Amino acid sequence: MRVTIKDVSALAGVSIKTVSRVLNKERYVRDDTRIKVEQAVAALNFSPSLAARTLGGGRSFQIALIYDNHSPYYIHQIQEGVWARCRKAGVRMLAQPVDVASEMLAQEVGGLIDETHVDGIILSSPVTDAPAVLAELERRDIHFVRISPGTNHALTSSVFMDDVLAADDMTTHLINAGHRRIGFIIGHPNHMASDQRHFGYRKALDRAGIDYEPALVRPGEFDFASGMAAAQALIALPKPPTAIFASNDDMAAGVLAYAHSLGLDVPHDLSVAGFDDTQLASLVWPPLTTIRQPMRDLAYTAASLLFEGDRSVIHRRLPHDLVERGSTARPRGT
Amino acid sequence: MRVTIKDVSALAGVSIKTVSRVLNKERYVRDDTRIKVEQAVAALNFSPSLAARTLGGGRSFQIALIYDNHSPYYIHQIQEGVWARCRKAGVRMLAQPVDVASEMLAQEVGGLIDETHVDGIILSSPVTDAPAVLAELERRDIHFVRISPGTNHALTSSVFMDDVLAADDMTTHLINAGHRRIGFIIGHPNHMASDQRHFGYRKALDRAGIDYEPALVRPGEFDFASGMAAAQALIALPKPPTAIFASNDDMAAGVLAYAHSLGLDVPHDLSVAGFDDTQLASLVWPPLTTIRQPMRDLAYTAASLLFEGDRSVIHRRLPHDLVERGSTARPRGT
DNA sequence: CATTCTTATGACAACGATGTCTTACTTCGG
DNA sequence: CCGAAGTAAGACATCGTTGTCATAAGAATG
Repeated sequence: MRVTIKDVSALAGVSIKTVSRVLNKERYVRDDTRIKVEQAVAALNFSPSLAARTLGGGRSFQIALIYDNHSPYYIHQIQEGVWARCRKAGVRMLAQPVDVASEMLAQEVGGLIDETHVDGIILSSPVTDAPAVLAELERRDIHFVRISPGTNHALTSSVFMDDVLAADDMTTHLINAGHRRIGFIIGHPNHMASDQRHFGYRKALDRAGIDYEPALVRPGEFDFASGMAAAQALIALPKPPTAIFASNDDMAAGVLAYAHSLGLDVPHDLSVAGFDDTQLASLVWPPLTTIRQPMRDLAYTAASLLFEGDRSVIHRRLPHDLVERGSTARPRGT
Repeated sequence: MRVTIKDVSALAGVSIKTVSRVLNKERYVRDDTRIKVEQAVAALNFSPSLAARTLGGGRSFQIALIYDNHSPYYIHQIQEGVWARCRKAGVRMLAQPVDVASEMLAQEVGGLIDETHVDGIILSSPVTDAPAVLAELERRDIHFVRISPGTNHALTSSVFMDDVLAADDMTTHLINAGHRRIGFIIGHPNHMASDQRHFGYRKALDRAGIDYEPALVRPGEFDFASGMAAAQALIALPKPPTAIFASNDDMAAGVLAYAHSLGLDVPHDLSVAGFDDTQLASLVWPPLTTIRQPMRDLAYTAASLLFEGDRSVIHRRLPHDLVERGSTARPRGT
């Protein structure tokens, strides 16, 4: 009982091939013919079968978004950005969670491509840096774009922000506010961004002529608990920092929680800065001063590159913002 | 240069139909033939084209998850649950965000079905209660399951938790801790759950013989800002409550923030309870006492109903938990 | 005015699987 | 030992589109 292109062609009084031409906006269709067909399509409420288009033609009108990221907010933003662009292009988005640690990863991605014939792929960090996946995609010569990759920028298109500069900006912001002892919590070692943010912190200190003090830098894992633990270690120092810059918001929330538990007044006793501007940044007290990472825009842009792309390699850097909220201030006694 | 069923059949020395039989685990294939085919499939790393299977056979091996929910965490959990079950069944999941307020909603869903031939659909709240969508799905006689619907439970399968009972449990928990003046913040009027939680609150008061006091009940919209505003109004009361039960975690975080801004000690000056047990509940200080809503399980179960279902109407209620954390305690002076 | 080019359209094969039908070989009951 | 039933496998049509090629009418060229 499905409405097919045949029904449309019968109603419009033309061949199915002509209907196909109208559907695909091909040349060589007279205006009055086109209108007849369009009316028939509307009258029957016809939607062409993707399966048939895929099989017959060369395109599937689908792309895949592949990710393995445990931050729901991050994924949500990325999905939304890609979806918005797909919708505009009349293309379906296949959201595909994977496990970067899996042995079968490349095979899974290969299977996905074979099964679905997707026209292109968007890789979100950290899948962007899985060598097996990159190799598989290149072997198949499929068009793909990476969002915030950590490695070899040269080979394929990508969109990203400048993590080094952003961390530098935040650190400089704290220095300008009068802080001299600034604690830093490094991110998860699996993420390339962790290194870059760490480096940005260091660069800013260096420029301001402040010595890099290893005791003020603690490892973390991008989660609440590790932020809390790092805060505990930093505050227990003989000369504790007046500000702590956590390299993501979850860890900053951990710092905040630990400070609260000691009865410290944030931001006056201790300034706290985060990174990412996730939802969370506005849902804690005081709201976090943080770096707004343009995740939705990155995703939207990535999809654009996929659609517009003449398959040339393009790298697009998107700007970040420093969002000043209530968690940072001048240190006491200045 | 795609590997097709033909290549497999050639390598295995059988007809394509026999390969198809093996792929679909049909009867009437000798064991040695089956093994030959399986080896050929493995050797060629063959994945059958979904498009061709869809077109030829009756099934598409795809289901759609349709949602419009602005809580990233909620969606994330739902997606993960559905995806886990799909993976087990060898079926792809199409995650489809929509706008419940759109005029075109039913048409969009219809188009999705026509285009993709999905075998079934999972509706997540609040799309579960869009009459136009339900009508469209019933017209097409497509199998679907609803997650946490608010309305007419009778017609189609659904999975849900008992919001009334959960809110009752939390309220009772506060009463048992010694609270007599308990503020309540209602959820977004669009969500059926809001009403139910409100009713549960009321039921618990009633059972305990505590008068329902309208001044202690404030409207909210399930977001941080409305929670903060409601807290302000409640605390400004001549006789403020000793506990506030917000009907979701975001609003509870708003209450917490407002309490902090006044320098109140939570939980000793004020107990705060949330609902949902989102990530946030563990990322604020003090961590929230809240109701754990089994979102992932609900989603997993919904997908199970879709796959196992003989299309009979099944309603499955999943249990909730009351998670006690640091944000609630006995009121001062008791 | 004949010839070529462009435009507009249709007939038909092709895509890669599954469904249906047919055929041949086994097994089994009497 | 025969006929019926069950098992195993292949031939071929089919799903709903798009790609290729053929064809015809009108426009442009010399």
